[in-house]
Amino acid sequence: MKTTIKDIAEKANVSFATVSRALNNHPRISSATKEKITKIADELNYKPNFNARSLVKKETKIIGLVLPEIQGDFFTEVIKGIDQVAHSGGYHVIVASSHSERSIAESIMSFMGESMVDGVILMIPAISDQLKEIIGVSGSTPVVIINGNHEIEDFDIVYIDNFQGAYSIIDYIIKNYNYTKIAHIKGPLKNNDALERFEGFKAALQDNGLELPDEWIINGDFNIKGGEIACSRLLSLRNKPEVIFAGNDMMAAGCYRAIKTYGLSIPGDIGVVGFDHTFLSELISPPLTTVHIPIFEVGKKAASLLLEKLKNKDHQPNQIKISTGIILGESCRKKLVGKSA
Amino acid sequence: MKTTIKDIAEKANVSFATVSRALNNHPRISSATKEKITKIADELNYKPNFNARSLVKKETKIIGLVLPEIQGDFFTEVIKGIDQVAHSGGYHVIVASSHSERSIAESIMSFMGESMVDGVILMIPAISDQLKEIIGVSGSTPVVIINGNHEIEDFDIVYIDNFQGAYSIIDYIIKNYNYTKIAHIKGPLKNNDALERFEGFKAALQDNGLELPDEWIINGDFNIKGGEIACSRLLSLRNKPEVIFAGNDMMAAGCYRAIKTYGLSIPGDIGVVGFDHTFLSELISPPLTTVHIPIFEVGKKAASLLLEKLKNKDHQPNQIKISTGIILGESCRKKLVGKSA
DNA sequence: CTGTTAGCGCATTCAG
DNA sequence: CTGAATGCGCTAACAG
Repeated sequence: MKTTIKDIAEKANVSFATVSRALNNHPRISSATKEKITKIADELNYKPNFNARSLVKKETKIIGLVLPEIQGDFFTEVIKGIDQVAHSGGYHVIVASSHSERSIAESIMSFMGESMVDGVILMIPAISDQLKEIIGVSGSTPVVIINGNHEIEDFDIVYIDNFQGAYSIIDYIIKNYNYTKIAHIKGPLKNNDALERFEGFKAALQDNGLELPDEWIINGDFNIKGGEIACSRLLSLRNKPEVIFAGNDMMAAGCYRAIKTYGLSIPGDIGVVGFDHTFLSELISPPLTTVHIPIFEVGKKAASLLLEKLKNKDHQPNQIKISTGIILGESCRKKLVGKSA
Repeated sequence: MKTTIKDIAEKANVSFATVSRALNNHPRISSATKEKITKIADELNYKPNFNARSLVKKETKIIGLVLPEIQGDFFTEVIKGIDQVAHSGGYHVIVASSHSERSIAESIMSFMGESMVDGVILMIPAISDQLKEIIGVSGSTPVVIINGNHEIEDFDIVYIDNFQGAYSIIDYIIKNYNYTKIAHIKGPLKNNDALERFEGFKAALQDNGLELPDEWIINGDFNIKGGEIACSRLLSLRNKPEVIFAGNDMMAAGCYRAIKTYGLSIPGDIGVVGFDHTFLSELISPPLTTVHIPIFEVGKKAASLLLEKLKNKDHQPNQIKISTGIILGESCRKKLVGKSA
């Protein structure tokens, strides 16, 4: 039998309300009785019942984390960041990876509807109208979104600066390596992060006065296999690009495979650029030139933002930008002007 | 304002007890009123309050997952497996990655003490006496452990057959590739999985009548840097091994780096064997010869076991073995007998 | 400063 | 089959 405040009230010859006060640092309580009660509570190894407290206080000290589908080391870092901040704020994290049997919408509604969580962090590739509606219900649970699209107002969003990341690295390789023929393998069609990267890529080309034939834009899926297939198509073109900008590291790894299959070398025959700076990018050979995302930071920022909302009910929607950086691997190299690869 | 059973009771002109019955498929209820109530509940978009229900039923439908520290793609797979089974059993998963500010013991005690979870899945490198004590408290929350050590009775454990995995792959490369000089980079000292792998390794050498000089056994830490350093030491030996068996894939990747630094080639100059068959192992070049672990399966099995315990209170402690497999990459190759590498 | 009372939302006795 | 009453463990008024 677990000990309750009644048990310890009895043993201390006080009412159980007094016990509650003593244990919650209530201002109006004598330090003498408080000490006595604390001592007895300790002896009896008392732990407050989480559910009872939640029921009356109408807050669970739990935040829900909804993931599109967990895979790769990307998400672990996010979870880690969220968990760290949540813990230091006295919150627990409950995860729901949506899969075939459970949609994102279902996860959210379950979390919020049953009052199981105080807030929700939503990590999703795209924000559908349905989702907007669910989240937007006034007076409902606070939600923070981690997504590439920051143009949606009225929502708290932590977003990676995909545009700048793509622009910077492409601009860099153009100016420093003299590349002029750059192809791109896009991410999933409806993925906002993927879209932003594509936009940044195009802007960099345009600002540098470079052409972009349609055949150098291939659809991908953020997976390794998709990258491999897309790369093969690029390699079989008559007008081959000099370097391939893959929408993420995973697809860049797919490029490595395809290029190897074709008996070509990186960066000698063709360059490769990735995005994410995952663990993987440093392990493949040659090390990948890619865009760094402080993933751990993303998780921390999202959790911080949510905790802030929880504390400050009437807080204004906030958009937090996460900046990226350039990682110079060895998958690109200077091209001598006037010579073609 | 969220709708409660009282709201719908009022609207249906019944007592709220009847509503409770109708919504919980109670046997003694007329299908007419049941239908009426269900309909109204639907209209009012009623969702039962999680905390209230938990409080009275004394079960939260939450299982706690304690992780040593989340990193790499290994854990994501486990979480995924656990979450899938948990979800289909109507449970939620709350994660706690222990870090500097929070010990494993603290996580467990918090989960169990506050009656926040119905059961706990513990993924830990080693089982300390302190942990045994905490878990062992009779009548306490059911716990399932994921760990390399299965020799601890009285506990429910899901364990990877590390011994067999190591034995099999070492035996294989000896018999098929004629290797005779095999070194090992161990995992963390107190890690049970690491220990079992070492044992399997030694047994395979012994059964094949091979020697194992002390200098071929190096301590590692399961991280890439540790693998790199350990490998460097092996490569600087006068009596070099022909192949290095790294305690896990991460350290094997470290070996790749060191070997490259030394200007040697894999498997031409030296072979490498890993353990885990992580995503990474297929992406590095050459693909790693390693031991496959069905990680997703581990998560699923652990969750299934826990749910079973939850259903069957007087269920006998169970040890579930997860078998491993051999993945033949290209990091080892046949050595011609009579010639040294 | 402390005791008494009420009630969070729900499941579950006990009557009828 | 249904209604009324009780309590899960705790916090928060309200008195004293």
